[in-house]
Amino acid sequence: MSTAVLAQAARVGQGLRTGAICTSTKTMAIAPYQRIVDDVKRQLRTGALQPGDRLPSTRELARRWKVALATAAHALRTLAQEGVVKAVPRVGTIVAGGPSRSGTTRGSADLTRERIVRAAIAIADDEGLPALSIRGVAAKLGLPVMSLYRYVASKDVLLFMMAEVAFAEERLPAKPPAGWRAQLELAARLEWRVFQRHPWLARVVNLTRPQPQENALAYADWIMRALEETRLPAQEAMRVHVLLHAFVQGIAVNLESEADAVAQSGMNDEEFMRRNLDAFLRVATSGRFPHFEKVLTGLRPGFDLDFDALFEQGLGVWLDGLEARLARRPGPAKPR
Amino acid sequence: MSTAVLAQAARVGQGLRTGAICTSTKTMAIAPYQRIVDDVKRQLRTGALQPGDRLPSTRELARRWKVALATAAHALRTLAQEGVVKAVPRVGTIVAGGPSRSGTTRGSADLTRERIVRAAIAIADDEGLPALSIRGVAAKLGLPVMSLYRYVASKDVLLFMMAEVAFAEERLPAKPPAGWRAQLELAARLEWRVFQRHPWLARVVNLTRPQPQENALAYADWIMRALEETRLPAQEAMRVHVLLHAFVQGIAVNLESEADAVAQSGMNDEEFMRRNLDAFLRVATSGRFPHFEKVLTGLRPGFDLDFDALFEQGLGVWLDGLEARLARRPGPAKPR
DNA sequence: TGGCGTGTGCGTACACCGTACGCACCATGA
DNA sequence: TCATGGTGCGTACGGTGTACGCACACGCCA
Repeated sequence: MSTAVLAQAARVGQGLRTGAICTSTKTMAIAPYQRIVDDVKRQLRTGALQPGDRLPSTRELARRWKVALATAAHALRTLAQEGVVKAVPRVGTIVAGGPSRSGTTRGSADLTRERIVRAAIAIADDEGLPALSIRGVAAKLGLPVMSLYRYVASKDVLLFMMAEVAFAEERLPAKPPAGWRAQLELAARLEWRVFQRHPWLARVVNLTRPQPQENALAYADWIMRALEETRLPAQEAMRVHVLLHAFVQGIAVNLESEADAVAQSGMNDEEFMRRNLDAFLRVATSGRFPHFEKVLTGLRPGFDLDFDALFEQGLGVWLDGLEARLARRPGPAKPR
Repeated sequence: MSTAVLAQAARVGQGLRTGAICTSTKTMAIAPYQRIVDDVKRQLRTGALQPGDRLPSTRELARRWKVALATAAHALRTLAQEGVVKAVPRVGTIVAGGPSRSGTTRGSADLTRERIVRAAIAIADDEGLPALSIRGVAAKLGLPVMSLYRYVASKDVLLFMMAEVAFAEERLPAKPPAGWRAQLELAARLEWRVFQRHPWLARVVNLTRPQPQENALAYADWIMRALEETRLPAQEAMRVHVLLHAFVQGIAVNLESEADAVAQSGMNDEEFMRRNLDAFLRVATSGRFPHFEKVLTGLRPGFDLDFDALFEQGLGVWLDGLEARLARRPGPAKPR
């Protein structure tokens, strides 16, 4: 992952809704700092604020919104990180002109941000997503807890950046293989590999509410290019894309629960393993589910549900189906 | 319905770990009351406790485990609810004999339990899973907060029960339609319908480890019966089952995030909608993703991702693939 | 007929979370 | 010089799940 990605995520990812992912805040409509950010953005859209204009000072904002100084500062900092605004120390913050040229400025801030995201990923990787907390990340890095908020704005944003970084670990090749099927396979396997490495990801991503994730878009772009030769209408292509993604995610989600369970209680607890298996087998073999029972006993003793094989098989089956459907279509839809 | 994981159970047998779902307790190995429950069950297995034996009293347990009285009582009550033990007030608790005949006794306790589960489902349905809290359920029912623990043992158990009740709303018909494909379709649609009604389920299901869910087993049994005519080996049948489930769940997870977002901030918040869409479009149409952009503009203006259509299409494609694969197989695998 | 021991019931409190707030700080420019 | 700008972080609030502490009602035996 390049730090450019991080900057991107930081700039653009702030649009996440607080509470959309994290479990807190059942009634809070919107985070205070976010409200201010939104308002400034609206003023930018309506033209009430022009590039070069000076924003209200931190204290002015705090007074106007009846909010703590730090909260107003947080809002301004967030805006600055997104690049829509430029903080000029000891002078004020002014609206950045045009399409935010500041994307390439590398500072120590970005470095710290990267460390934070990496630490968070490490925690999520080997302790599971529920074990990830801002306080924990801070402790791991030896930083004061609240200082993290100077770099990540909120936990949701942190999760967003984690996803972005994780996906950036795998890169689509510059030169795609021949044929739409091979390209779809490649993309799916790539996504799968990422999910394997970071099981928590399956729960963090959501394709539905389109966050502008750089890598997700690159991925989508790849899929669309692959499908071009099939001449599917736009709507159909989009559906194929979503379905493929849903398939990978569907398996990955199961992968996650496995990883979580393993991570959370060292698995060596024999009692823990036995507890449910016993109950499960007792019910399963109660005679009320004869067909399932038969299959269960028909399994080889050392049967292992290999998620990799499962994934490959499912992918193959699905692409077979798609290929058949395309072949049935009128027009030149050359398979493979 | 994590029958995906049921297969795993055959292999290693995971368990529902307390704390696997709830976000608390990052380091707590296992809940105190659960430890006691486990120990008693182990003694039952090893024969140290025989049917008819008297268990240690609440106070004795509390002393021995260095735990509060109420915690020991909680453990005993949990055991009683599971039917492995019978509480005789003012006398003690004795080990129930044999395969727990008490499954059918309906008491006011079960009634309250049902009310709790229903209230919880109602909350999750229209406020989303993150808004579901024990305190909230208690408030909704006008019950003292801690009194809920007399009926549900823990939030994890509550989630488990919610899933069970939700799935029980849809019933597989007694007489299956003709042909394996129609049967698989029927089962998948049934599961899908449940997920639509209760979007939160998609996330709960895979968190709940392979508990012996009655309905999940019925579902698995149905699938296995449907696949019998295909003469797939046990291992393959299991895989098909898991894959089908993963597919439905994969789409359902996306459905959930949509539902959550809608529930959380009344959607009439124009700013909220604009915020993400604007950022998304700005990046998407930046010229770096030409193929995706082309598809995006090729969509009909009012294009909305219809999850129902998506589901049907994906199901069709996948079953097409499976059918083709079965037809290619040696032996009498009559399709349709 | 006490009092001891039983399970019962619920209010309080703890540990943890995300993060808004309060305040001390420092660098500037008028 | 000092008011005014942003900076940095400790504290505290409102939330969570649930263990703990204590009061209670009853059955048995002295």
